[in-house]
Amino acid sequence: MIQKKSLKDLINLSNMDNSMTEKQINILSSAIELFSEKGYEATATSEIAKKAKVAEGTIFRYYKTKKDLLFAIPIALSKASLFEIFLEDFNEILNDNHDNFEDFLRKIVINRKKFVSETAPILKVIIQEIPFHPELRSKILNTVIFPSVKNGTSIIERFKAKGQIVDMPSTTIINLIITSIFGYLFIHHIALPELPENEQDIEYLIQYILNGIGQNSTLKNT
Amino acid sequence: MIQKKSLKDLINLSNMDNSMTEKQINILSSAIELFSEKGYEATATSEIAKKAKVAEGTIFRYYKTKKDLLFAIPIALSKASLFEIFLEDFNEILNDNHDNFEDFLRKIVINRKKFVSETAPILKVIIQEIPFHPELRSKILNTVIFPSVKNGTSIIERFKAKGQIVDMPSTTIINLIITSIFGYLFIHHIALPELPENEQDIEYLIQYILNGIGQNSTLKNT
Amino acid sequence: MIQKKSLKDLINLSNMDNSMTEKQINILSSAIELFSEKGYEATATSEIAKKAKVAEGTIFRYYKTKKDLLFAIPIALSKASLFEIFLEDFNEILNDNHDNFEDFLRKIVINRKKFVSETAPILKVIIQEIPFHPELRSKILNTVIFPSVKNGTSIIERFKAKGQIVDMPSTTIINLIITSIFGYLFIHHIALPELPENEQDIEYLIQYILNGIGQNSTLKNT
Amino acid sequence: MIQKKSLKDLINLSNMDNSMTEKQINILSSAIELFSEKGYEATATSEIAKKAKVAEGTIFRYYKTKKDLLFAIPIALSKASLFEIFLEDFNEILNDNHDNFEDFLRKIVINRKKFVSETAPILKVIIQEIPFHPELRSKILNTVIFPSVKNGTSIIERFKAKGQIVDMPSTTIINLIITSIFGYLFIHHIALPELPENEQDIEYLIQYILNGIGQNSTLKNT
DNA sequence: TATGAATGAGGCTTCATTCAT
DNA sequence: AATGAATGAAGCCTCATTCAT
Repeated sequence: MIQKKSLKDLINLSNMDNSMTEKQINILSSAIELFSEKGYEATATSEIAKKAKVAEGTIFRYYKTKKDLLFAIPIALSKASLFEIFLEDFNEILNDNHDNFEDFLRKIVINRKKFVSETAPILKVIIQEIPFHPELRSKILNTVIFPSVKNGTSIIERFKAKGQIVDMPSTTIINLIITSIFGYLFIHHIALPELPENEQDIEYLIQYILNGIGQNSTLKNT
Repeated sequence: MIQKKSLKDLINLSNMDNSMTEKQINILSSAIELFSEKGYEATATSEIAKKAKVAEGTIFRYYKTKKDLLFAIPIALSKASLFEIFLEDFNEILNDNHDNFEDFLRKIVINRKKFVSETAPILKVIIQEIPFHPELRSKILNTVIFPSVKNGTSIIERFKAKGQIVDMPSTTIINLIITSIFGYLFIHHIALPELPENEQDIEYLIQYILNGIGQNSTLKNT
Repeated sequence: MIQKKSLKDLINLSNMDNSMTEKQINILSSAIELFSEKGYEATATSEIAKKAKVAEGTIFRYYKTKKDLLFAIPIALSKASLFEIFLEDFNEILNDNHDNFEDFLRKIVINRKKFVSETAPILKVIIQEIPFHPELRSKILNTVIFPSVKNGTSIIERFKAKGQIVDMPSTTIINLIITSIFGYLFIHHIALPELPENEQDIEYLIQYILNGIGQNSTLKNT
Repeated sequence: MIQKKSLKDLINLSNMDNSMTEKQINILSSAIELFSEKGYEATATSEIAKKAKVAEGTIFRYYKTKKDLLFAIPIALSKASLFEIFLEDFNEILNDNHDNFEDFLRKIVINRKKFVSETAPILKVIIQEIPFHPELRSKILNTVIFPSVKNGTSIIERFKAKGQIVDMPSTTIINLIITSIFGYLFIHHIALPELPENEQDIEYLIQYILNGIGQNSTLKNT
């Protein structure tokens, strides 16, 4: 309910070129909301139409099939949130020549937290549907996951060179960090949003990761 | 394909009282396979019947509705694998009065890895459908998650008392550990089973967790 | 209306192996009637269901798609009428070693007249839809037209050898005869069934064809 | 493809009063082409609009409904081709006080052949749709068929009086001739245009008809 | 005059579920 | 107990037609 407005706002971010009419934005955001609540298959196009306050046929003017409507969701996400919310700050973080890994990590966690909490319904739909749509999977892998991992790896190497990070393969480190961050965010913002979140929890997460791969960890002695 | 047989075997574990006929086991295991491949909503009962080599009507003799068939999956899991595979060893692990947290952790990780890889299709279905079926969610939470967390907490406290674990709230620690372990297993065994898994990866995971919460971590200095 | 019964009877002829249930026969004959009245595209499957007194879904148990239902029509025709009504007598006619072309022609015309008048609605559907379904066209050409022409040609050659038929290419003769017979029948039984048909008309048709290709025609002098 | 231009030209013939804009001509000729390829019901107005390069709404400015667009086709035909191509020459033929039935027949056949081959797509649409639109049927019957038959009858009577034609009812004769000519043309130009047409075929057709009803036929002896 | 976005009725088809055998 | 034919509600999608611009 509260998301309704912010979801439309988010989608509007992907509409810099004004290629989407307001009706289309209503359709897309209604679809996201319903898909994330009931699942893609369990949502009828007639429900989407009703929620978006358009005729059912109108949906199909903009999206040839229901599946196309689903596929439009990650596209909007990547056009909007990813490059706006995410990459904007992210590049800043990345370009900042941090001396300190802890500072860097803290910024990343905060940034991801903001990203996940803002795009929760969109992410939920994508995560739900990825296993059943190979096209979707490969698109996400190629446009989001692989580039991010690659980016992350180069940053990790930099800190490794500075002796601030333990000597594990960079990909392994990335996987561990990503798992920790997203595992945490997934549980709190997507899977069990009703779970109470303590202010300090995020700080503990950072400490945990820092210890886990920081150079002053016991691993250095191994 | 390989799972096909072990899936039926697994389900048979939940059939200690022989309350299920072979037909019923076929139905349930066929359903699990198809649900995990195509999703619950996208699977037709007629497909399940065909795969199980029974008539469509027969399904409804055992399970009043399609939803009941879905709900039978976690029940079978909890009757079978959970208390057999999982708790069996788990209790052993738990009752073993380990002096060393690292040994304990390693056993847990190995045990969970075995569990996840053996029950992958079942877990996949449950994870997929949990968000859309509150009844399912609360059942899983109450019978699986909360007891496990509670169990885990008491163990954690023991090691804390021994001074082997960092001073964070026990629930936080449990969450971090669970997230790390399941995040790792989820990625390798459920989400992206095609991803190559290095022998050493599991060892790195253990190290990472150990460092993350071990008492010789920097946190002690904070 | 009168055809309703005879149409079902006709289709039953194609059901020697009892492979069709009564429901299926109702569906097929209802489809033929409606298709011939309103055209294939203009007939809704719901109308067919209503006329056949079955649920709409039942149609699709027997015929996977509406198009399959259309294609079942010539198949039933060829199984039933063609090989029963038509070929039965036709082979008799053909095997009778007629000395007289006129006798032969008269029998053919009578036989075809019976065939066309009995299968009028079926033929109407086929004629209507042939231009829009290449699969249908090639099937009809290969199973009905070409064999018939070939058969006819050999008979024509026999009468030519006996000097009873004018010296034109046999295929041309066949085409002219077929055109005359079917043109006549098409007009009277399919296109304009309301047109009054005189008893003598059929006799005139026979005379016309006889004169047209008979050896005592003027062409012998050319 | 080749017809595309000549179709527009043909329709333009019906536009002596310039009552149709170029857009309208495009719409009508696009409709004819598509109707003849896919059938009336299977053609969407949106396709017509696309082919005619106008907006969907524009079609309905000129033709209130899709059916009106269909009915405009025979009207255009009768305004244009029929009275131009057909009747123009036809009246000439008719007014020529032929002494010889054979000459007359040959002219008719040639004239009809030209007519049919030039207006093939238009005729195809009309023939296809006549059975399903009573309004269309009665219009065609009254404006084309009955006048033609009547015309033909009077000519036939003239040749009968001259003793050049066999003694059958004139209507019967007309039907036989029309059937032969149109049966031939229908097969070669509409139903199976891919069928090879021999130069001599048309000559055989003429001979066939001549023999069929000519006074030197055997019927005189009957 | 022309456009094309929007409509909503209706078409084909699928599918969970029932029930007579 | 088991079957599978039958059902009919509901889903996705198309399309002729309208109407504001």
